[in-house]
Amino acid sequence: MSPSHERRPPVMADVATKAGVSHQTVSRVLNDHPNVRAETRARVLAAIHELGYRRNMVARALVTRHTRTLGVVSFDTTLYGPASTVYGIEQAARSAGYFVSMVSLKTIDTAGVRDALGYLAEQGVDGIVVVAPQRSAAPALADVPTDIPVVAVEGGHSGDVSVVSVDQVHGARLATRHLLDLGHETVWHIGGPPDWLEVEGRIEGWRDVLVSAGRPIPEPLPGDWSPRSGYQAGLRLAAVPGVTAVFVANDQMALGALRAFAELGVRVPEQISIVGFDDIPESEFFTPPLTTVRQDFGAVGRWSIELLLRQMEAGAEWSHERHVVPPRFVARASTAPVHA
Amino acid sequence: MSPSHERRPPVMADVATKAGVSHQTVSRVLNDHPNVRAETRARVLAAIHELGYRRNMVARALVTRHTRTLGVVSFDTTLYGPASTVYGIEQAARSAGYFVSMVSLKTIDTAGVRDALGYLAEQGVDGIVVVAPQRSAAPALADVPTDIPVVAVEGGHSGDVSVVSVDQVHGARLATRHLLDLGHETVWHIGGPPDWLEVEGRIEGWRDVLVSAGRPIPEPLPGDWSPRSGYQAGLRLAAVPGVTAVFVANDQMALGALRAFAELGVRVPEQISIVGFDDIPESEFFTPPLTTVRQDFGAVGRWSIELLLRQMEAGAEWSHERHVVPPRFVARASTAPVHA
DNA sequence: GGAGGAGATGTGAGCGTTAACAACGGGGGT
DNA sequence: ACCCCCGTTGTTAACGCTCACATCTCCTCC
Repeated sequence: MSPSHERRPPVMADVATKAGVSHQTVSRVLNDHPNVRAETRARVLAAIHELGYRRNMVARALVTRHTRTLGVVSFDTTLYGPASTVYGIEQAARSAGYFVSMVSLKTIDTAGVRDALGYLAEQGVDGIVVVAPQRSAAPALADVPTDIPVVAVEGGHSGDVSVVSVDQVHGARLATRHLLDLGHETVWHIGGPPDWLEVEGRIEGWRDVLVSAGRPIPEPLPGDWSPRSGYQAGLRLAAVPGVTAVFVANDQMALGALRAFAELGVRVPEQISIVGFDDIPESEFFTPPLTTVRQDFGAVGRWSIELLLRQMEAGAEWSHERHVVPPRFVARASTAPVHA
Repeated sequence: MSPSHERRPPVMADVATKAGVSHQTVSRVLNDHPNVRAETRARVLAAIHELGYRRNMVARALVTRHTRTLGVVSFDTTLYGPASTVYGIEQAARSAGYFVSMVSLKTIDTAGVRDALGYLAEQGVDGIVVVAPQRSAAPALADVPTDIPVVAVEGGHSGDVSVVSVDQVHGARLATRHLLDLGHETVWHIGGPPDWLEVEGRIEGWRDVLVSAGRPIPEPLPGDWSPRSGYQAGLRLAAVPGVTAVFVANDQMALGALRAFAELGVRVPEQISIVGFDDIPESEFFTPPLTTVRQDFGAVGRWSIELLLRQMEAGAEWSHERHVVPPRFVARASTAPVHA
């Protein structure tokens, strides 16, 4: 079956021979150089087509010193947020003419991020986006190879890199204020995993509003983003007397809480109002439809590429930039004026 | 700011000089060649560390003719299924020592897939996984460059490539039979977008069971995977007299249907039983918790890499293989014996 | 004690492309 | 008529690595 004379794919020299020109002329045609006679160009193109020639980007990258590939380091791309962000990144990168090389970490630790960055650097990527919203990712960003541009998504204020993020504090304020405006005495909170930077922002915004309204500040309940953890928190909350409003750090946990309340016969929003965060596509169809705060993950992805490209263009004289994507409050049916 | 003497990153020759050996010895150390004296190895390693040297994989790829990078072509990685599959692929690829280069198409058409394959081929990927469950992706797979191994996920029986898929027909049978066993006279169906191969399989399995039980076969309702389309289908279904059981082609649409029924005061599962498909993490916490059919997307991803690697190893004398991942029925609270 | 062999290291070529420069011809300005 | 310049094409040398082969040393075995 396999012939011993192992057919090599055609190279530039083959095209050149066939078209009766030098390989350099072929290169010029491929790179849209202006100084090629139309007739010559046509002849080269014909030869390329006939031979089924494909340019070897590896050889090209060796001499040009750039691969037109961007690296993306991300955490658990099964989650809606990271998945959407990465999707936005990929689309934006490709429409700017770049490829995307992915590394998905299952756990985020400094070493893991550092390794990923190292691998990508070895691969010769022209830039890197790190979607690593955990605090533990930050140290790895500090000692990234300085010669390669990096943008962090939700990366905290880690000094030395550009950052794109959603205004978590503002989003949490929106949610909390909405609940207060509805007449609730205070708002409980189900939080996300403590290591996540977003989690802090949401707690901060929530607390802010409560503090400046002079309301009691209940202890936040722990969660891990999963519906199950929201369910458990919901069970606990239902046992606490006087709870009428809950701000949950993401929609999936809100779903879990909704489930817990349904099981216990607590009516939402009549007895308890709930606000989520993220606005996943399912939220609108929860029972009841979930009032939440939308994060535009697509915009986050696009902006991270925007910043990265700018940085790549600017080269050395680049000062790190920060872009904040505003969240948007989405009112639906899981919140209502306090009954009492 | 930018010095004219533009510092180049160190290369192998620099390491060699520093360690007092030849560049070839450095190469041997880097590639774990056995024939290097321990003392020499240590010296080289020290030089590497001191210089902060990183191997240039591009140059390496040029001569070895492989990049240790795998290409993945996928459709809308925002959806849970594709996202999980791609995640599984990435994990498996990386643990086998490969990088993953992603191309996410927003619409699947033959030209788009063909382009993506072309780009990846130019990039020099060692193999490609195509996660393109639409029928329109198949033609592009036919004329893929023959010198590069390809595995398709849910790729139909497109002759010339290896395929990994979930047994959709079997899954649909499980769902439908469950409903029949519960005493329902027949089972309605809300389908997915017609171009998807999985959709056919689910319809086939559903119809099979109905036919062999001699039951009436209602016209399937159209859907597009989104909760909204499930909601609309649910609204229509509620208006049809005598509907007691519905098999929905995915969990998100099932959520929409659940919402529609809730709004209309139709009680699930008392009046209507619903079975979904996929078992997304949220399903367990729907109201009521959704009976569904689990697809192990992670396994699909792992198997696609497994097949791809085998194929890469075998080289020319490779006969295309097929792996089917079994689905699993998950009973929860959205189904019940027919009341009447 | 010399041949043979195995282990350790060095040398030169080449992977397929682009960059820098050279060469060549023909038109326009003086 | 001469020179210069521009548009077009070719020639040669990198890019940073691995592969094939040459070399050298030291050990073993008869």
